[in-house]
Amino acid sequence: MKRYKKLPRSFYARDTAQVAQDLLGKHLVHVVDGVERHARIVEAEAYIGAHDLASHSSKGITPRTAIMYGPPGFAYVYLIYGMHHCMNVVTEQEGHGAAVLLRALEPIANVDGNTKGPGLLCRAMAIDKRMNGHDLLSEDFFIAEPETKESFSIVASPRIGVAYAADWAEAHLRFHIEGNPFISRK
DNA sequence: TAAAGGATAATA
DNA sequence: ATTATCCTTTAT
Repeated sequence: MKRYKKLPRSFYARDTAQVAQDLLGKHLVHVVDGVERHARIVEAEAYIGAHDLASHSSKGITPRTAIMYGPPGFAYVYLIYGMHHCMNVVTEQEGHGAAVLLRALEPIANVDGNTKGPGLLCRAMAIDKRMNGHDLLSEDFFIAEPETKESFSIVASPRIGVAYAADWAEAHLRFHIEGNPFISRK
């Protein structure tokens, strides 16, 4: 078992769009039955709070979204369209209701199957709603700094699947690593 | 392009 | 209790 440089709580307690960009290139690690699943984040979207109509938190605090209003650095996992899971990371201070949705990963170790898209990514990483509310500073599920520093360009674009969000549908709150082959869409 | 599928939240 | 809605994927 290697040592990882986990991102500190303070990393998440910042501007959501900033966190989304900074998460690109970071490594997501999930340990299941002693198997360390390891992947690089290549695409993410920001959901910046109750005023963002595309965010679940725009409907206020409900049993489902309560975790988004909690302290930063926790996982928010929910079931979408009855068949797939999506994983978010809670950002900013408690009570803000913001999170970053992980949309695509690049497999590094012990990851099978497609990771191009939020539903597939969760399946490949064995993430399901049991992980909802899990602390990302825990031992078996966390995000870490890459071992080697790398440089890449970040591209901003409108978010996916949020056409119902009126004015917010066009906001450039989706970020991905330019030229990476594991992006869910172009 | 449209159906699928389950949970959630609003309505009653 | 019933219904509309959904940050997607897969199959027609």
